[in-house]
Amino acid sequence: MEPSKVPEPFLKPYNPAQQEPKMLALWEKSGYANPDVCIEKGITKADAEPYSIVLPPPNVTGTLHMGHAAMLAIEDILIRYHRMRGYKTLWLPGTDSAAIATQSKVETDIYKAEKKTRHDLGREELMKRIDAFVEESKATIINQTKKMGSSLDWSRYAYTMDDKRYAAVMEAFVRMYDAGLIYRGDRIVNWDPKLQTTVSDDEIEYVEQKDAFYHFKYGPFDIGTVRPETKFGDKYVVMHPDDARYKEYTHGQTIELEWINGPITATIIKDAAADMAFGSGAMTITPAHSGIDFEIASRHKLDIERVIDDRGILLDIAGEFKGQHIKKARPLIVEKLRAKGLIAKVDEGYVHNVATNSRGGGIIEPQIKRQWFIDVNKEVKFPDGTTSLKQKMREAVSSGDTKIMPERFEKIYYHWIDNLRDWCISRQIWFGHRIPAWFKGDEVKVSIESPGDGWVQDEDTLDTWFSSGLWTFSTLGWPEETADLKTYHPTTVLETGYDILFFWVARMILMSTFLRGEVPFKNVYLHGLVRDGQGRKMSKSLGNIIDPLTMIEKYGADAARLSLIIGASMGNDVKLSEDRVRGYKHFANKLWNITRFVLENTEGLTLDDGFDDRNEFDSALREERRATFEEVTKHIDTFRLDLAADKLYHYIWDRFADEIIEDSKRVFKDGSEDEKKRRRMFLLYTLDWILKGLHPFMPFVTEAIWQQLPKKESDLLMVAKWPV
RNA sequence: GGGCGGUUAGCUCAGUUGGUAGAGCAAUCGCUUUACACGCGAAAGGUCACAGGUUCGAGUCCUGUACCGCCCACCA
Repeated sequence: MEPSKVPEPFLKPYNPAQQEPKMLALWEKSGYANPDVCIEKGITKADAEPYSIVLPPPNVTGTLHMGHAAMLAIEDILIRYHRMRGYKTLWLPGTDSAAIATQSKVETDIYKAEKKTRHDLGREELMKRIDAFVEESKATIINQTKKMGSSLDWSRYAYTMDDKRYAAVMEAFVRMYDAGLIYRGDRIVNWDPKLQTTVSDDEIEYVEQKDAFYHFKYGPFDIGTVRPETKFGDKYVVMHPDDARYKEYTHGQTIELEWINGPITATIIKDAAADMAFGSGAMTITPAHSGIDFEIASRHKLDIERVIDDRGILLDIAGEFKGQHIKKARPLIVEKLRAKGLIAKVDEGYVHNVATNSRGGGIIEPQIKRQWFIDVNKEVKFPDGTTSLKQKMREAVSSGDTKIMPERFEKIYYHWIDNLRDWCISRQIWFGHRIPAWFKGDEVKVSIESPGDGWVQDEDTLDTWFSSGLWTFSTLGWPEETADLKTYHPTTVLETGYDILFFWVARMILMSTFLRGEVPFKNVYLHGLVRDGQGRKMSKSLGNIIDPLTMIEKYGADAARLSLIIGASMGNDVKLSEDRVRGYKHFANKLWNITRFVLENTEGLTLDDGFDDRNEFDSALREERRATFEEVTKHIDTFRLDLAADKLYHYIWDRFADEIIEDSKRVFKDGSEDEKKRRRMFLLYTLDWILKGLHPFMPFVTEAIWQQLPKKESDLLMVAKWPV
């Protein structure tokens, strides 16, 4: 007896764990993720329109979480779809060194194991340890990324700290310095006493905190503060010029008064920065440890004296409190002021914001430091005219060259730019791109190579976002004018979470507009954060983390992907529960069984078996199918992947399986021979369409089915033609 | 203090130029129907946050209110 033509695997439920590794191997072997291979094999036309996405590089030291999974799913859908549509499609992978995060992780590990600090080890040894750690953990994230089915071109893989990217960073720094966009200056910066480094404004996270609010008697004035420990050097009292309460005081007038450590001479300063509505309207200033105070002091050329050192220890100016840590000193200082009768009032439980370093650091202490900055307001020569970085960043979006989706984020972007101040790019950590600046006495030179004997390189490294800002073009070979750069830049889409709009998206626009004279990407697609079923952030402490790898093992990568796509509208957070993932596993199995039915009923037939689409019996069915797929196509083209996937899901399950297949059973039983034949062809054709249409969303199960088909247009579904 | 988003079935969410409410999951009832129990069929479930307004007609547009969430901001 002739064996059944239905391939054996279909006799059992779909088993993703068994099929997925095989499909991965097939894809990898084909090399089709590399557009050059597709051109070589005649799959893509050499002059086809390019479509490119550069993968937001995950941190080398991390593991894959649902946020990555969502990102990979969305980008892979866009990539696979465009590849099938014949675009010259490139999805470029990479990993990020994540300077501060990585170094502090390694330092913590070393301290735990050996009770040694980085200073015990020295720069060279620490770097060796970090490199070893990075090498080891890099493989993890890369491996996990592959498991999602991501059709990335690994032949173009880049790492932020590899030689090419390092060279690009150096080149960028020197060019920006030569253009006058990078300068070195003494300014108030955000100092993290715990990590012993500066951090940028964007890395600050304000945490609400309750503290006592003290009203001190400062001569005749009532001045308020939550930080008595900064007040030692306060010798200026500032009030608004229009404040009627202080009419009798004149700018520059001096007053003798009793202060923490004895009598001092205070000077009256009239400045509009003082808020008449707040407290008494009078305030003293601590220019060395407050941004606004520093500005006031600079405006009036006042003395600036440090009170607190880099580790939070009080300096000489604190007199008897010298050498104490600010945290311990505060109550003692309050006690002394109380004893001297200088406390007017104490408001307990005053709620205010405290600046912390969001990268796992400590409470920020503003300090005046000599650092490297990018000037965002300076007018310089761009490839296309003279303007400022700020202006350029604004124009990139307002001109429409870069489109941000969802659109509401454009407003947020503009608002951020309007408030943007010079970007402090130097860090006092060791792991990162070393600043190409050289010192000899008071002389400073900026160059990639050492200027010669006696020149010592700057110890500092660059903010990790400096190198990330170059990512769209450093990965394509810049500063060399490579073929890739010409073909794929500006990239088509930058897809990432809305939480790094400022950190990264804005910085890429900054770098690309200056260094390339073009935007880094034409579209920015922002996805939401993945939260748990109740909308909470996933975190270890809540124990509500859904691990993508566990989901892949239990339900398959296709199900994991779909659960992150359907019901996830652009820019909105996704609430994910395991039930949803399970639901889509069932869908994969449904597809599997649909195939079984179709194959069982179309034995011996193939698509080119003398029937073309127009010969099919029921034109209404064909029209419906065409309309459905056109709609799916339109949704993908407008980045509504959720609607596209939803549309396919319901067409396949509710319409095709539940109605058309059911009706076909009647046809096959009672219909005429002609009717049967036409229905068979319709089923076969529709299966073909479904597999192609669903492939970007569920690449594994569709490819696994494709591989079992008796005759097909291409060896891999991955490079089959999109049906409409 | 500014700005943004959300409020639709028990839960999570769709609803694309305004035309008598939809899906998934859960819950109910019935099905070993020869593709699939990871299934099929049936039934149930909502004053679309609230109050006004525009309109023949509003979940959909306008105004305001409430609550939830997020982002930004140098109020000492």
